[in-house]
Amino acid sequence: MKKLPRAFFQQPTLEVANALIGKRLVHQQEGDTLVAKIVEVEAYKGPDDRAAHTYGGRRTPRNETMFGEAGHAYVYLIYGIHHCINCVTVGPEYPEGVLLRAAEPLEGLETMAKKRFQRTYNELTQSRRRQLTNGPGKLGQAFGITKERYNGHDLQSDSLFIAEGSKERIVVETSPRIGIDASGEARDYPWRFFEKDHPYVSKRPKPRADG
DNA sequence: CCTACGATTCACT
DNA sequence: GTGAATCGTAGGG
Repeated sequence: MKKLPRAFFQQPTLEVANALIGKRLVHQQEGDTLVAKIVEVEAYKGPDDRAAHTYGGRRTPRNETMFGEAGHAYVYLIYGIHHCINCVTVGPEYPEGVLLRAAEPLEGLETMAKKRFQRTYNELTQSRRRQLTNGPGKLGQAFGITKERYNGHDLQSDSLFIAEGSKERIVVETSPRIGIDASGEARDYPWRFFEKDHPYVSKRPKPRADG
């Protein structure tokens, strides 16, 4: 499993987001290895992106990681419940990143099933298997990623990193991002990237009247 | 100190 | 499709 070098994350955020589709998210702890193929992400670009936590250069204890070196994990808690995983991009003082929104489980299915549903993988219905990791909060829960443990974590480490995928050809589509309707024109930016027709993609773009 | 709310998910209709 | 859950964060007094 070839770990992506820091230089990968130091490219422009939209390029990193597009290139992350098909890569592998890897989490290793206590002798257990979890691997999933990334199938959906969203790019968040610093000061000019109203939908970003770092809009206007806003710098707080929560988003401090975004202002650091590329190739680190920015993990935050949303709705008091869900932990969302981002990869910091570009470089120091350019607070941009890519939110990992959905992935296809490849290895460690039993652990994921246990963390999500307290069941064995075999006990899960087809629907529940898809719900293991088809959303940012679900992915965080299935992988056991918490902000307490992984916010600011270097993705060059052995416990949590991104690895190359297979050589398969992947068709990447884009759409506006999910859940940011109140962000002015930024809501229309096509900064969500996902694999075409992949069953683990979270949802279709929200249709709008003027669309 | 106090209040409002979110890069979501789930149960329910 | 609708609404509740749930609490850390951010921002204002």
